[in-house]
Amino acid sequence: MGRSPCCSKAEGLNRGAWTAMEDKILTDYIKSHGEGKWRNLPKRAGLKRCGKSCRLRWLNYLRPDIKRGNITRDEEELIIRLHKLLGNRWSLIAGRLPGRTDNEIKNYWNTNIGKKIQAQLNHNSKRSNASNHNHQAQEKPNPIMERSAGDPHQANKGSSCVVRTKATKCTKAVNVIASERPQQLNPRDQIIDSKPVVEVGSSLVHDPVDFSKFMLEENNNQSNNFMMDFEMDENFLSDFLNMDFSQLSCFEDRGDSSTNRCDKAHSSPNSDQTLLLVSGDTLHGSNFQSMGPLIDSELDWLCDKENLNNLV
DNA sequence: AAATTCAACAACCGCGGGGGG
DNA sequence: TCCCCCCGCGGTTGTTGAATT
Repeated sequence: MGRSPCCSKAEGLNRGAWTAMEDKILTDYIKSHGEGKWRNLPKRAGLKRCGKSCRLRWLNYLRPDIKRGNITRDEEELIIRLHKLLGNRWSLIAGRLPGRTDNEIKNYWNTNIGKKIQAQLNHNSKRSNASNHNHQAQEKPNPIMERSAGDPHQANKGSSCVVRTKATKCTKAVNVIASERPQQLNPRDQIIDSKPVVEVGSSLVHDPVDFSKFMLEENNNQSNNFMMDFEMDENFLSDFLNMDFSQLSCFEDRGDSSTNRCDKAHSSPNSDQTLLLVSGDTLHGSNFQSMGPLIDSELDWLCDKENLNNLV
C-alpha cells in the first residue's frame, strides 16, 4: 500500500511552536468551515503548516472543549484503571475523560503515573529482595504493576491484561472446573462443564457479542478458569467501558501469592464465585452471569453527568 | 549569577486502517 | 481487487521554564 510522503517533508512550511496568529487563523477557519480535510486546510486557510500539524494543534490545544488545568485525583485514578484495561490506547482512555486529549493523558502518564508506579515497583522490589531470600518461590511481583511500569513498549506485550478491542464476537470459551477452588463453582458452571455447547444466560448476551458460539474445548485440563476469547467491536467496548470501574478490585495488589493471575476483577455482593479475569489477551470468568449487570448500562457512572462533574 | 538537571508538555514522525475511485 | 489518499494513533523528540547545584 503506497503512502503519500509525509507533508512535514515539504519545504517552506513552518515548524515548531505555533504563534498566536497561526492559532487565530486556524481557529477562525475551522469555526467557519468545520474540521476535516486536513491536508487541504493549510492552503485554504493560508497557513504554512502541514495538515497533520494543523490537526494536532486543533485537537490538542485549540478545540473549545479542551479542559485546562491539572489532572484531578479522580481523573488520575480513572486513567490508571483504564490504562490497566486498555494499555497504551491513549485515545480510548481520553475518550472517557471529557476535555482531555490523548496527548495530554499520554504525557501525564509518562511524567507522573508511570514514574509513581515505577517507584512503587522499585520500593517493593527492594523490600522483597531484603526480606525474602528464603521466600523467593512464594512471592511474585504484581503483574499489573510490572506491566504498567517501565518500558511502555512492553505494556501490551507478553501476558497482557489489556482488553483487545479489535474483535467483533466471542469465538471461543473454555471452562475448566478449578480443582483447587471447587467451592467456587455454581450450578451454571457445572452445566457449562458438562455440555459440549454452552448456553449463556440472556442477561449476558449483548450484541455484538455472539455468545451462542461458545464452545467447550475438549482438552482443557490445563486451565483452571472459564476463559473466553473475546472479539469485540467499539460498541461492546463502549459498553464495557461503561462498567463501574470503581467496583473493580482486579488490579489492586492483594499480595495473593498463590496465583500470578490477574486476580478478581469484579466481585458481586451476592456471589462469592463471581470472577472476571483479564489475562493473556483473554477475559476469564467463572460466572458469566456476573458480567450481565456490568455490561448493562445501569452502572454507567462514567457517563453520568454528576460523576463527570465530580471529576472537574 | 551561571551552569546544569529535571519536569512538563507541545509538536513531530512514521505506521496502519479504512474509504473511495 | 488494487491503489491512492486521508486520517488517527502511539511513540518519540524538542523546547521551555523551574529547580537545584
